[in-house]
Amino acid sequence: MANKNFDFQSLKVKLAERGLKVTSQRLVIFQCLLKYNEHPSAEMIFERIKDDHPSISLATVYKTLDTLVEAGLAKKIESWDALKRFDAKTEQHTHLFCINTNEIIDFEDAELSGLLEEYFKRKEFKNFTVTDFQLQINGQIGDKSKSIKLKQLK
Amino acid sequence: MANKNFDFQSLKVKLAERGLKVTSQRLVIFQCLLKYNEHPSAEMIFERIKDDHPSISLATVYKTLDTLVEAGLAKKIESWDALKRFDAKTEQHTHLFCINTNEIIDFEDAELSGLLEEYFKRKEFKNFTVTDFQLQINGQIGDKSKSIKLKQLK
DNA sequence: ATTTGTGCAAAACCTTTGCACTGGG
DNA sequence: CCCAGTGCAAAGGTTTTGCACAAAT
Repeated sequence: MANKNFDFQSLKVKLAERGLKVTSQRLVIFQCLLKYNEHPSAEMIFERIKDDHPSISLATVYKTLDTLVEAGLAKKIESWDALKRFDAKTEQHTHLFCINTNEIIDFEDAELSGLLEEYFKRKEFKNFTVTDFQLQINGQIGDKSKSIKLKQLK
Repeated sequence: MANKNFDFQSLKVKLAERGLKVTSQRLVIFQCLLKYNEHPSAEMIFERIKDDHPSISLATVYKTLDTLVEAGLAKKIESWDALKRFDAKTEQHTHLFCINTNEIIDFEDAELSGLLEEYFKRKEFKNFTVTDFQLQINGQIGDKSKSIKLKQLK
């Protein structure tokens, strides 16, 4: 298991390639992210590593994860945004999410619904019972020319 | 517009049907949720109503929205959970989300990818430029018999 | 009258930030 | 050496909670 592409040696290389300083904290955090691919939060990683590395602080975990994301070595699993948002429409439907304005727009398309329904009807998941699903389509309202990317809220 | 199924009268009925007391706060908040279907956060609703109803507190908005969700009159647009979570796998893929354990599991299926890719290639969105999308499949690990629904975290 | 809902303020929670210190290049 | 990275503690922002008061059935 040592050489499964996330031994320290190859991680060092990856960090260095991106011009990032190689620190023991980054190696530990990066390896933890790769090794248990449980899609952890910063907190979860902190819990995992703190026994073996009691000196690493939670703030460093946060900072390091952001650094890895910036370097393209990890990805944030984006939810709509931090706020929990509500919908009075209780039936299953797809949402368009505008990355500029944070608007959420209902989207219904018989073809898409049909496609997915049919897929889920046919598909067997081993050891997983599906209750529902959500499809979020990200993009921007309007056309490609106005590509300013604000990160506003509210 | 007064009678578009979210006038106070029909909202009163809906609340009463669920055994909820009809209060002016609930009517205002519920109507706001329906009227501007912008998929708001609690904060957004509060902003919208506070000028006309300065006495309604933010805490009430939170509580009322939760009440509506419990009663099945609204839905939380669930993100994975409140925490921002990370993934070392940077390519597009689908996630299975276990509603019992909050685990996130990678899911790849050539058929599904093909289906969606083909759909997006073919589909024209009017006034919306798609950058990417995410499919989250909710359910529980294991089978239907162990249907305990914890809301744990960490 | 009783029970449920509301408003306030405080607490809890998660995440970010400022700054002095440390350590890698 | 120098600058980027780290740790601490404090601040920031969002959501939840406890409790006394108000309102609905």
